[in-house]
Amino acid sequence: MARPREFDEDRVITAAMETFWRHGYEGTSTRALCESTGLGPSSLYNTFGGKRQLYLRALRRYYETSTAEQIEILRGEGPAKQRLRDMMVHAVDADLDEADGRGCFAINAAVEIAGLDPEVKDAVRRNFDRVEEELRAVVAAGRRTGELRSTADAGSVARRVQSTYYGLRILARVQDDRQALLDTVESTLADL
Amino acid sequence: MARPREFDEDRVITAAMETFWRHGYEGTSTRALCESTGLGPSSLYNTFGGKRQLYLRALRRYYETSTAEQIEILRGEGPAKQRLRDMMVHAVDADLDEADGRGCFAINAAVEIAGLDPEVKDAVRRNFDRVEEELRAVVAAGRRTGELRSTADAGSVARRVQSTYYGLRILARVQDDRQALLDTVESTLADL
DNA sequence: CGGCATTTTGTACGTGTATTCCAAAACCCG
DNA sequence: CGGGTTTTGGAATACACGTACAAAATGCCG
Repeated sequence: MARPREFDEDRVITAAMETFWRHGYEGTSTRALCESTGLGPSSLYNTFGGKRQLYLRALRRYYETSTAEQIEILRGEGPAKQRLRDMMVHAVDADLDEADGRGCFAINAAVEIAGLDPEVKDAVRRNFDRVEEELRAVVAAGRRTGELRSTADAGSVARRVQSTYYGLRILARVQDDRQALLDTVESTLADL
Repeated sequence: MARPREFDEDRVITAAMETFWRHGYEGTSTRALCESTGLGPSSLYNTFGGKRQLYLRALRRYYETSTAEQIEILRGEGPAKQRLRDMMVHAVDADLDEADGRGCFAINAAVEIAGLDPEVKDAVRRNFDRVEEELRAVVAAGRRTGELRSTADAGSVARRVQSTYYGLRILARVQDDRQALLDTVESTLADL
């Protein structure tokens, strides 16, 4: 019937995600996308519709990979505090170790475009809401076992952890002192 | 001696700051800068050296105005917790009330360019360090009066508050639920 | 009141942008 | 193996980008 695609759509989206992640939306040119994906501009446009839509796909892919990984850590087997620690230490190390500071794609999207593009805002909110949900489950579990002593509403404790976590990732963009960041993690966990 | 400037340099930087703040570095064109400042492209280039240097000036101006305001709140007269609350509520309201979500310029800069431009990274870190310093002073004061019961190192408590605060500002980019954000503030303060 | 120093202004530059178009190529099915 | 359909590569579009430059405009000093 027709000529078949010469590329794997998933690989293309992953490559586009890496590029957007590193350089942001405005900082990424269609040319850069073509180079990183290996596609010509016409294939990109025919398949995905354009830069903006590809960005949205990339954001969804981030959710399916990195955020999913994060959620898996939160659903681990150890004590609640250890799972929260794992999540935060993992993020700090990722932010500091990577040669080019790309941080968290969802946060980057929230800062760069959520204010301008409602669809991006929605996608990021869904991502954040999902993380909050998982954090609430961890807090609830830790409280059931008596590990966490805080008596406040599990939801607001979860949001507090989430805020601290996202804030840490912001600080890690300009702060190279790993120990200071880890101290903040421990200080947070100690008071739960 | 010479033809005098027809513009006020301070006003130009303030206007440029507003534009960069709203649209980011890559999202701001020289043309947009010309329109918002009222200057021609050559005047901009002659006076400030170019887009990048103007951005750095804008970042410094943000420090001198918004961050200075924030520090003034922290140096207020009330109890320590109230001062911390004021800072956070102030930020939440600013983030939610503004028609166009522009957030905190320093955070935006950290996310968008700190990874690519060492000078920007330094400027943002100085800003963040300054805030941390002030937070530490508030924590220390609160502890002296017995208002804060946490016994951990004042520095790590301060960094924890700072993380939560920056994280809140990220959440506020996609989350319109003011009460949820304020709950997080109260939950944070309650455990200090 | 003329000349000098300096800013301003408008414009031109070359490059890069996002996007579109089209002819040629590749495939599957009959 | 040919016809229908999609993909592909690359050129073409129209415009925006950051920057540079020459010429006009201005105020002060002598």
